[in-house]
Amino acid sequence: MSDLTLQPVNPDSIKVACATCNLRELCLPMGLTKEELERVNNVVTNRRTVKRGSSLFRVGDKFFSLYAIRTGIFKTCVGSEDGREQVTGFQMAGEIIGLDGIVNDHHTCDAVALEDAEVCVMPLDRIEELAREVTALQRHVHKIMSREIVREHGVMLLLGSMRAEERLAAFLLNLVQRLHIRGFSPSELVLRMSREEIGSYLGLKIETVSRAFSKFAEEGLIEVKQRHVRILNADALTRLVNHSECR
Amino acid sequence: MSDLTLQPVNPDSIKVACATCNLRELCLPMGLTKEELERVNNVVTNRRTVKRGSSLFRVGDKFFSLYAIRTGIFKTCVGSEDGREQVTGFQMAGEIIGLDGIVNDHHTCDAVALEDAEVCVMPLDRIEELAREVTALQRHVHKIMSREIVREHGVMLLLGSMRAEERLAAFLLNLVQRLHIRGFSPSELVLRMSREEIGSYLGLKIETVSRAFSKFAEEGLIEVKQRHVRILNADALTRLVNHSECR
DNA sequence: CGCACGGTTGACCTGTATCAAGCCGGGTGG
DNA sequence: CCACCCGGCTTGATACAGGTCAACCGTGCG
Repeated sequence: MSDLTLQPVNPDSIKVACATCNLRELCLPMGLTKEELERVNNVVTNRRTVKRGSSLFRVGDKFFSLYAIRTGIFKTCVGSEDGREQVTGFQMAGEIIGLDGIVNDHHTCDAVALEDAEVCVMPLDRIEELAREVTALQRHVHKIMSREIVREHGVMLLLGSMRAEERLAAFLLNLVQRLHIRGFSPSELVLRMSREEIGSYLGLKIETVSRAFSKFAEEGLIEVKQRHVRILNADALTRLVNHSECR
Repeated sequence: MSDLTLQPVNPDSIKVACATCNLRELCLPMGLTKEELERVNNVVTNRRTVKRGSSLFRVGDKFFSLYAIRTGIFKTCVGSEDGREQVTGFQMAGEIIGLDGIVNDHHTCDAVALEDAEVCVMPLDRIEELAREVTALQRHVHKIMSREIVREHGVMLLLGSMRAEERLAAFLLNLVQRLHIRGFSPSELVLRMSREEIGSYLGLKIETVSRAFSKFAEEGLIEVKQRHVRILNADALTRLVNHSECR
């Protein structure tokens, strides 16, 4: 079954085992039977590594698979005719990318690794095949897509109604929270993306991002040393986001 | 409060027939066999009417169903702790809403009818049941969700990188194009939403929206009479969007 | 060492928000 | 039927957040 592996490498190193993957609670539905888990393993045909700075897929690429991130962080970005570019998200271990490609059989955004990364390749055909038989997987796929839609609603709220500092605060809190879930510090993080990429994501220019960082540092909310950030006063940041003022 | 009443009207008038619905090419996958089409009919349990100004569902409502819009236009909007509100989209005939509810079994946005509307109620359980057997439907559901993700990417690009007039131009062109597909004029439209709602969607204040309308009218790109808009120079609007200038 | 690149900071400019006044069309009540 | 009002919209004057331009800094690398 999983001998359809496309990679000509040592099979053992490739041999996938979702069942024993420590990310499975992020990737997989819960409450699968042993037998189901066994079958779900076969959704992943192979793994693929992506070097820092190179793309997992690009706008226009033919779509085949979804990808579960094992290690590394990606950015996804769309562009318009003119050179404008918008980072639409930063994805990390356990998250699924490639959903954009399903509608038109071609990808509509670029996925670029911000550090050396490894992904599990899951051809949509296989996912669908299995989803027809394992209803928990079927629902899970729907949830993953729904989650992405809801996430994007949040970004729209951010872009449409928050001011620069609120955006950065929301961004930092979101990042650190997601990292925390993955076992990293709840208050410390290393940004894998440049200020420019942060700016693109937040709809701000690089100088504005930089100033917001400096302001937070000045006010003792965070400590910044290049891309290393320590959150000193998460409450204040949270207040900044929700409470913003009383409009 | 969304009432779950199964409209107590003549059953025949309710009896759904996707097979003969003139929106089926928007809602349904193509190339279904007669038998499959017959079964797909059963995805819709009933129809529901929604009066102008009232909600199909609200944030926090328990999630059961997706809805295919038969007539009318909806807006969906999310809010944050503080009163901020963001319109995340305007949906019209043939489009599917409710996808946001899947991930947490509760809706995360409000869907409000901007004019008297009618929707087909499609419980997710039924959809999934049938999708397990009709693979074209399965793929179709995935495409619908993927399309929504891609659409939102476009909105993020708009909110993150366009200036006021570009946003409005993009908005108008998008609306008129979608209406055109549905058999309306390719150059004339009646806005069902207020300037305020447009502003919320585009991340602009009402005054800015109004000024942009006036400017376009002054320049002869459009003709505006209250909510009635006629597009006089679509090319110029398109240029405004893509070409914006040579940054 | 020196260069390059990403980031910071300052000075200034501009697009959009804000505040305020007024307009228009539609509905209501005298 | 008109006077009035009301909500949605427009328009003008002004304020300000964030963009732009430019100089500079610091770190890492050839």
